Amino acid sequence: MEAQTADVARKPARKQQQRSIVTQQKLLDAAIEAFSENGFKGTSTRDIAERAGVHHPLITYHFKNKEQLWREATDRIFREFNVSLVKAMDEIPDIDPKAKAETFVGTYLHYSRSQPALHRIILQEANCPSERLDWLVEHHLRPLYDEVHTAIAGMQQIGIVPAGSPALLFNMIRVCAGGLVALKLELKQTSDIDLDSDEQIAELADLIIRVFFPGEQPSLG
Amino acid sequence: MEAQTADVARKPARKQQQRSIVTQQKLLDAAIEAFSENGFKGTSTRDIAERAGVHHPLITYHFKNKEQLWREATDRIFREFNVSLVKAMDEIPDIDPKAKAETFVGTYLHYSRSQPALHRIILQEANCPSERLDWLVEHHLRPLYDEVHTAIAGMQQIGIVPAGSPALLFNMIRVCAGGLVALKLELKQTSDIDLDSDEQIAELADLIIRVFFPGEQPSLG
DNA sequence: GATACCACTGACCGATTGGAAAATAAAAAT
DNA sequence: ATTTTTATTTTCCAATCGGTCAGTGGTATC
Repeated sequence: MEAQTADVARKPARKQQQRSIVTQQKLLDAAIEAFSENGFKGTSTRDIAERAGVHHPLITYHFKNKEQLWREATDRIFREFNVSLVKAMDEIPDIDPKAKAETFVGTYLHYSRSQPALHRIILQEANCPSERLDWLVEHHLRPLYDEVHTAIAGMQQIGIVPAGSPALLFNMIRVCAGGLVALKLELKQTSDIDLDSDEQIAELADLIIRVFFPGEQPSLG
Repeated sequence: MEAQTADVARKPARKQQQRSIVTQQKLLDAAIEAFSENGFKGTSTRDIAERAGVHHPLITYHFKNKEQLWREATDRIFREFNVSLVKAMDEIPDIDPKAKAETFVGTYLHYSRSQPALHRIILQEANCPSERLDWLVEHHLRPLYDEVHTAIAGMQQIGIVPAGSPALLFNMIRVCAGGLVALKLELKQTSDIDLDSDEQIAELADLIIRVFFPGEQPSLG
């Protein structure tokens, strides 16, 4: 039993101070950056604290330990992405699946560009089994997959998407968007592609649509 | 000036012992595994030595330092891949570009499956600028890009590959193959895809061809 | 078999790691 | 203004880090 006194005698719980919120935000931002660059093992809590401009024991004060900081930082990215995805998708009528697809790809690309950690964190954790990967799959990846997966299958039936495993197709689309953005430093050096520019992101979005959704939208009438 | 005595008086240089070669191989294999799982910073030389079943000072004995071990391990993967790629491509006549494409994708996929580090190492280093990334680009990534890039442009002209930036298309194909294999642990959990199985690798190969090379081969007569 | 070199072992170094603990400062509640 | 709680700072710890080095054992050459 925890020492949490039940309903009765609940402490008034003094409200969290503003500076504490700021510190937490700075630490979360720094953690996202550091973890996506060097992975969980490769990132030191002192490095995170330094990027945040904060003393390192504040990490254990605000987040208990490195693992928990990772979880909350990762959670923030995926929740934020989900919010912008839902907001964008809600504006497109269900009756127009191709526009839905375009919006999904566009949102994924634009969010990835502003926050490449979205894909990088996954890649960092997918290299070997871990509790972090399990957590990531259960809380964020599987829900997204389950939703988009059926949408793709539906688009195959009306001929917008080529035949084949919808699971494979979804993940191919995903890596063409997020995976390419995650590689943007390399692409700049090998292929003269600058995925920080609006034009080239738009070009990539267009290409993904043309390659993976080549079918014409059936008449809506 | 180094102490290397010029032409004259070159020491007979006793030949390398067999056990030393074995040790180096074990260290290289272990290094590839460890670096691709945890990145350069996240991997300790003691971890590598332990995976290799060897005492850790042998790393500096055989490879000078961690950085050099990374270079030689990475070099081995890419050289090995290049050998199997060239061998496979040489058997296909230049006159049949679609078969060339299929062979390229197939070889990339099969090698990636046996050695997922091929793509994982790139992903580990593409997250922030480093001398290792520069080295990787210059010695292995750019040469491959330069070669395949023009082949894709050629296939676009005869209508096999959809229009669009050949640079983007090449990299999309690359991540659909290597990037998906690098994510195979995640795909098993989210999408019930097992990229260790022959069938699903073949399915992915087929899908990549159908999506990125949808055009028919023009008559050869 | 003696010798010289190669491959390996064990012990050690200063620096960095994740985390705990005590002391201090700042802010809110009374 | 005093008390109480929250937030931060300073200091410290055992464990691990990359790398060095002197010494030991194994192997090929003479």
